[in-house]
Amino acid sequence: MSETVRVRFAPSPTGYLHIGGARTAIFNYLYARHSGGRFLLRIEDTDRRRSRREYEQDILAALAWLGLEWDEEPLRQSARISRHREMVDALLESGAAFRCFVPLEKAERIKQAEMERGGINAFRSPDRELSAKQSQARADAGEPFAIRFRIPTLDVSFHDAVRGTVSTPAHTIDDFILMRRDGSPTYMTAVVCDDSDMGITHVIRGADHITNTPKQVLLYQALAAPVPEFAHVPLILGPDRKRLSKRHGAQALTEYREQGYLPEAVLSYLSTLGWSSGDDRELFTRDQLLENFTLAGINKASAVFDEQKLEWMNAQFMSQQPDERLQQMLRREFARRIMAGEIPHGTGPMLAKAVNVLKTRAHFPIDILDKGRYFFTDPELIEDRKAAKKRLKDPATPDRLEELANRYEKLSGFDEHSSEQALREYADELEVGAGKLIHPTRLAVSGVGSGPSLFAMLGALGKETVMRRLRTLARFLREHGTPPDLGDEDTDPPKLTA
RNA sequence: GGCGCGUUCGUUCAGCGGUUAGGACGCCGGCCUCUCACGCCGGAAACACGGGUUCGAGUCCCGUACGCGCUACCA
Repeated sequence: MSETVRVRFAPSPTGYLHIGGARTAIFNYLYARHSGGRFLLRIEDTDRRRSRREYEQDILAALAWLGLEWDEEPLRQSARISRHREMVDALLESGAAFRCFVPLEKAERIKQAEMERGGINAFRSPDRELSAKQSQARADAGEPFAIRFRIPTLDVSFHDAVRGTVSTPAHTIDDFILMRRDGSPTYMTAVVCDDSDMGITHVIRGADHITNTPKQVLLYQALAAPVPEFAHVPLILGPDRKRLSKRHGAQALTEYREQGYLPEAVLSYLSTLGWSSGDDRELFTRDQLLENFTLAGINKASAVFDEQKLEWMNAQFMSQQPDERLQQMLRREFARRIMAGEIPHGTGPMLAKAVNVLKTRAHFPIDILDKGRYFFTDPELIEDRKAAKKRLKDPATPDRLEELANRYEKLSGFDEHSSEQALREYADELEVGAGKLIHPTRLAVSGVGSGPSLFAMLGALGKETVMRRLRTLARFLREHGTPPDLGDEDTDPPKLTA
């Protein structure tokens, strides 16, 4: 009871941080913070051929983006090789491990043969019974060897916080390698040594490690070190029910960030993939997660990643965000578009209005810029042929748009309210439904048939802009007819301002 | 092949011996409405199969099937 929880996330920098790794990191983080413990990082960079600094940066950046703050300086596994060797030497000394002089090819042949005759028994090195003296002599003579663990005859079992007791018959476990022929420690050696030295109390990792665990438990026991608690979290599968791999599309966390996913949404979604608070909630803030997370809430079965649901969740979080936050997120892309000439200079103040009006109908921040181009620049053409055909067919439309512009011009104060009032009054005078004016006005002002409340748009756009666009469309309709002839599907429609 | 783990709507998460098997995403229909979203209301949709145990089983046990993982001198 006295010891505080210490958990670790141990990525190997041989690729970007993916959904699966991120989820494992999240569970570790949540468990640590929930129980007032520490969340540590260990970079497993001992595969020197495949490890890259660039991936390491990506992983750290992704964790930071999710807000998974780690405690203490991350431990680099490659810096601990001499410690790993020490551990293996101690094991050799105690007899828990032995030198195996069997050449690689021969060991493979033995295993192959065993597999062919049914594969009931695991690999047992013929050298496991060599006397210490013989073993030492051959080593001294310069004969190459690997160091293997001597699997005892007792079966192994361990407790898993997710699955309960997991047992494995000892005869199915290989005399696995602790130290390669070239003197480098293997994964099995490194994890146990590091977890033990780091004082890790709970090992929370992917279910693909379940079958490694008995070997590690045996190592802890041989070392007379305390065995940590294990929790193997279900794997995340792709839509094809195969384990999520780097192959299928945008799996890297940083790519989700680029696409405009909010870290809050990703955190919430990933937390509820394979874990549940026990009730029906599924939108969680970080604080709610920290409060509710328990290992007991983790599921056993693997889960399929559903991007559609993530997207929905993103939209949920989007509409809850303060406008300033969204503006902030958009700033860079907004500046880029201005530089690229896609958005006119001086339209910065419109961004706030676009965000405010559009955020509840956007799934991603970028949608606000894409769907809301008309906030910043006059529509150049009517892209929406269907809407044009349906809403601009009345021959009276050009005159009405013109007249509406004139009425707006006379308004002393122009805002959401007064623009609506004036339009409805005019519609009443004409004895037509307000829709007869609303739809053409929407097309005039935005160039598209769908969007936010018209009057919210008018208010945001301001009198001058609205009048200009109304008159532009009126002129265009007089020139191109009602409904306007917009040409073929595959050619661009004519410009509004010729 | 061997060993391990798993199996509730298409997906996800509830259910922890007695429920009309619930919520969410997606899908379909309706309401709201100036359109599109949002929101609200409603609908279709699941306990892999077979044996037990029990008065009673989605819930406990065993088997089968299927899926996934591991089976490296990778991590």
